[in-house]
Amino acid sequence: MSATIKDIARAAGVSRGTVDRVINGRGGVKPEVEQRIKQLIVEMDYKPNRAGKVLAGLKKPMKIGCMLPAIDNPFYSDVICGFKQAERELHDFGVSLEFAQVKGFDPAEHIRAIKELAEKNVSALCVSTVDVPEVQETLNNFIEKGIPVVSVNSDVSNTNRLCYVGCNYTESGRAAAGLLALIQNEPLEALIITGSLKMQGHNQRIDGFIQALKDRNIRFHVADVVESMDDDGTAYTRTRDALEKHKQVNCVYITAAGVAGACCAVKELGQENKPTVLTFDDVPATRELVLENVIAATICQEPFKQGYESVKILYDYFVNGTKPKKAHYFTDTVIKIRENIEPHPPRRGNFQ
Amino acid sequence: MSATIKDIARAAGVSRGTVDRVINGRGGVKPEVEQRIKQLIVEMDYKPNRAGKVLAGLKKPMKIGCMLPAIDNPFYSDVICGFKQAERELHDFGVSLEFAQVKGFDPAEHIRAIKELAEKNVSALCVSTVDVPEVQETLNNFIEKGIPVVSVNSDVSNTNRLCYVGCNYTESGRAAAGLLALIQNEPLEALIITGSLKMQGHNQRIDGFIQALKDRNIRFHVADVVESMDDDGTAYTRTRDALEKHKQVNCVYITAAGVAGACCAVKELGQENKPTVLTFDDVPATRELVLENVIAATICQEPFKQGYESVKILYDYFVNGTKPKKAHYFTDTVIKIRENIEPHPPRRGNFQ
DNA sequence: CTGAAAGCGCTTACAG
DNA sequence: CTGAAAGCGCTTACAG
Repeated sequence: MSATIKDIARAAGVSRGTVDRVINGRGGVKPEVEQRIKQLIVEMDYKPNRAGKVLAGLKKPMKIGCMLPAIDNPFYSDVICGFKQAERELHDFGVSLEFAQVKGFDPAEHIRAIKELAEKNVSALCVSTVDVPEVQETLNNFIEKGIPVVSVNSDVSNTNRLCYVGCNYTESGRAAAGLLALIQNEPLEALIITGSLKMQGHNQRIDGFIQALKDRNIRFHVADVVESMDDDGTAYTRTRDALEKHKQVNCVYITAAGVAGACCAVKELGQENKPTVLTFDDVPATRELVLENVIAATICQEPFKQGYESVKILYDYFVNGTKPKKAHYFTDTVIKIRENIEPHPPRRGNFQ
Repeated sequence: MSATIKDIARAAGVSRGTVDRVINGRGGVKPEVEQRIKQLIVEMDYKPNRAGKVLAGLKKPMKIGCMLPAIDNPFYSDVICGFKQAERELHDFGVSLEFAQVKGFDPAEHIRAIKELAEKNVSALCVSTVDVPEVQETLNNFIEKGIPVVSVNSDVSNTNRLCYVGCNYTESGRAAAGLLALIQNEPLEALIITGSLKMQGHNQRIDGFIQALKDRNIRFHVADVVESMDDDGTAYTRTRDALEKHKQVNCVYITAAGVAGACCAVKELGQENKPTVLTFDDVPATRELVLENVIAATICQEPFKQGYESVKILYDYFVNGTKPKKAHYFTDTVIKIRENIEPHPPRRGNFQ
């Protein structure tokens, strides 16, 4: 084992308390003494032992607040599993989670939920929210008060959030295009069903898609881009109308929710005109459609890991003061087809 | 926080040492007292705190031995990264790793390496070895002496190993078939290049492949199955000869190593006769060929995670005595194409 | 500005 | 069969 505080204290001829003050910059140490200790820390290659810190830290437990638009949105259930797994693993280290779940993407509602969490004395925040000025301001207020924030699945700009943990939307769009290039013969006539043209992630999935088709020199044409508003009903009617209008469509690219609705319209085309359908994520409805061979493949984003790692990152920051090395922690772009999609409810833990 | 040993001791009117004896079954406690304590443990819902255990455990550090046929085998480099990441994370908890790397799959050599590790007083073993009686016996000897064993990437039968961590070979073969069904028009005329017909994993990849084609009702025919002996030279000549003999081949399925050799023969066919090539894993040579569009997709198995999780599982067993809940911990079957394959050296950490 | 003491939860000799 | 004490490495009041 490496040197401990005790070793440094003995070598410096001071008490452990004094060494602790220097290590943690608590101040109130005579400059000469501080210098001597600092030098010894380097010479003896002192590294604080996490096990010791953890035990001492048990006296002041850590509560992490998680705000998610998870109500009626099955995508988040794996993210929540990830949060809970991290909570289980860190429970003995004094960590607990406090959830605030909302429905939809109304900024005012999100701000209300975030403030509600803050009132419960959380020491850190995990949020999956909308990127608008009011929300940015709210978050920055808490950050200034010393409450670190991690954005999950959807980033928030103009903030000092610790980091973003989530999908690489552009790459996932590129992967969809690459896969389509392998599956569907040229020329491609694509119908794009997006969630909302206001959502940055959805747009990045379209941009990445088109860019990758170009990179592969694929002959393609976008017949139409329609918005589903992440709603199955809207997705159904708009997809049906678009397919009616553009008979030559041979691939349907669905960047967001509304998958079941859009696929319902696709199914009405019958077998002979069946286009290649690509989607994102593997909520139960999507999984079903992959197993039915309606969807050729769905591009996933490790939602479990998004929840799990955000908590771990915040805990590390809290205990060791280590800032994440990157501003963006992208989870992998995972291609799932009939043969490697989980037909069952998602695993609880990483592996458990 | 939950109840602690101190709480139980106070409630039972005994010392903490006595409670500890009961909890850990160290014996030497009067039956009535033991009963009373056991009951209190249940009533007060006592759960041992891992942070406490870890700190106390620092006095007896844990060394884990890792035996791998990693020499000249690039596949293992990510597995080793996983081992090392786990070692870094557990260093402060008293864990260190001891490696024994060998070249190839000679049982005698593997046994020698395993015994060499054992002499260095390891408290647990991670091994990726061959499934033959001599090796099984060697491992069982150590297991009987109380040294837990985890098999990584390749399982060993007839042993009391804690668990297997690695690829689900059948599923990965199925995924290859599913992908092929999406990419290549029927009827499929497949050339299978396998590593060795003696390797269980390779055979499972063939079985899964064929089974999944049948499940999808794909018209297919296997033109030939040839062994590469995991060697590029052999792979090249045998693939070349097979392609020469079976002109109608439109897909080449490579279950193991020898990818560069086999692809060299495929490239000689020229663009117009280009078959769909599917491989496994993403060692640098394979990655290159995916980026060159010679390989359509490569099915990977999270080697990093295999290394990382095996160490974590052994550590958990050592500290908390928790046996893994499953005998097989399968890593995910990961489909990589040009757009989502990492062109750079693999990440160091999970996320770091 | 500094030290001595107590504590986080669990384990380990040691004494009786 | 049981208890009292010391210790793992770090932190936190408190006293001076």
